[in-house]
Amino acid sequence: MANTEAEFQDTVALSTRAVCSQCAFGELCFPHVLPVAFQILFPLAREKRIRLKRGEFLFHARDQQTGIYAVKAGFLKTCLPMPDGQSKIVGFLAMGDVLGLDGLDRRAHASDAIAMNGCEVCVISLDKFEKLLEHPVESVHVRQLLAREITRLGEHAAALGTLSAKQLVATFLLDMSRRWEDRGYSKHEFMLFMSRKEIGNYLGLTFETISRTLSYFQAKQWITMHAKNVLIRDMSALHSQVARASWGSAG
Amino acid sequence: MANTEAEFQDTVALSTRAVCSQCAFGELCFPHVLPVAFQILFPLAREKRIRLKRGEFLFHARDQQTGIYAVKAGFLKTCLPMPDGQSKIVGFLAMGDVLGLDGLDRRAHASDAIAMNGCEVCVISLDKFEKLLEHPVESVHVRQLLAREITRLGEHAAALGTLSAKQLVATFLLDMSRRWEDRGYSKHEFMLFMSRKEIGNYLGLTFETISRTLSYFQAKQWITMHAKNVLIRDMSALHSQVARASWGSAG
DNA sequence: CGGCCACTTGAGCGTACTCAAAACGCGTGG
DNA sequence: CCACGCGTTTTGAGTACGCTCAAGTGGCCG
Repeated sequence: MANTEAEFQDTVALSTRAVCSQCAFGELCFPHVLPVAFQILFPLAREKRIRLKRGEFLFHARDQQTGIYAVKAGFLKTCLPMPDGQSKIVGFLAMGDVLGLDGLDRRAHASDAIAMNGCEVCVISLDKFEKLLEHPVESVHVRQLLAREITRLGEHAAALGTLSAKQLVATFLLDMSRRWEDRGYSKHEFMLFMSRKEIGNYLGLTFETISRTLSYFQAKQWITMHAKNVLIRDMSALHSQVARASWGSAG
Repeated sequence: MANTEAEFQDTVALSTRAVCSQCAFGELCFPHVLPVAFQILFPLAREKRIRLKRGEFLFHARDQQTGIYAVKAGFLKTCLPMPDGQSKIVGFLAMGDVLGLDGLDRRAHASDAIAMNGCEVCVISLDKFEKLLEHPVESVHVRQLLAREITRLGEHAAALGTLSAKQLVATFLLDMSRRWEDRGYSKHEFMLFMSRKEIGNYLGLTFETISRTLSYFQAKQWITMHAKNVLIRDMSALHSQVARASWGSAG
């Protein structure tokens, strides 16, 4: 079990190769499955990487879009600026996740993308991206990425408007668990790569409520927490916590 | 001012032609701007329409996707089934809006689409749609539609997790206002085509809270309501209601 | 060691929910 | 035409969940 962030980062670094095979960019990074005409493009796409330090912006909302990105290593968050000047987290990104697709509408990003620690991000510039899209296979792939993001955000909105604090936090833990599992890690034992404050912002709750709820789950023996490390002891209890009846029908 | 739903529907019917020019399908319904090779496709797309009665489903969640749709007349809602069996409204659709794009990921719809009154929906079958996407112009158009939906859902999620009841209802009214304005109607005087219960479901509030909040806005002289008809008397007051400071920063 | 930040935990409060009753609109049928 | 029934909306009173404010702990780094 990774007990410190440094140790955890080592683990991540060691498994970078494995991560690539499950990266959402998929064949974008594996030229051999692409039509010959496009094999020229990808070495460039693979070369271009951006390194970010904690707190640095990959892009700002309203920036002109210059490319799309996939997380190679590290963690990022996407934030939407709110009318009151605050900013609201709408997504956490880990290795293999894709960013910047929301900019395809107006050619300008709708959100900020901020590194939560040291990050390495793969870039495909917009002109390369557009050439890429002339090919049906990649075009379908990109549409799937877009559609998946629509589904994810729809479910997130539905959750925020429907579920109680306990349900939201349980959902969040299960979601993190699944994401680690998808990447080949344990679904029972993993690290939350964000602060309580950030979880709260993401779930529409205060960090005190996050803290209290995690303590509650721990008191129930459903999880064990040490700082940011989670051990899920009773997955089904968390699931049944989510499925609890709540208000609001479609009318 | 439209005082009854029947009267309102007449208004809608009369302006169908105007609506088409602002339809999100855009050039899909206007073959003359398309490459010659595709002019064959669109007469078919234009022919195929579906008529729905109030309460009928255009498609169910988990249905295999057979096409994409644009609303020609009438109103629909998209609902996401929740784990507890309830269902949560994630979008209201009026003429010119597009549905079914969330299915492009798994080739199965993620949500239910339900007619809220008599509807007419334009259909493009999936195979025609895919042929269409071989063309760059239409392909870009579809990606823009997808990206716009991502932006919309992100903003909706952010609102649900951040704003108070008054802020949410004010935002909702302004959003409806803008949507009517985009379609060439008055932004000050329009009809809510959904019940208080449905607004509440959409905003993550109870219908009592919706009712109370609308009464509050009316007491403040910001709006006047008669049944489902809204008259906005002080747009800027609603705007400033939204911009009010609220909790939650990105940490 | 001291300062800082993230986190935990407690006590009190406020917003929005719950339950309830009554008014209203609308379609149906006598 | 009015009576009736049903669903929607309004409004009220009480409650509860999650926020606010606050104090205290623990870990990390200079």
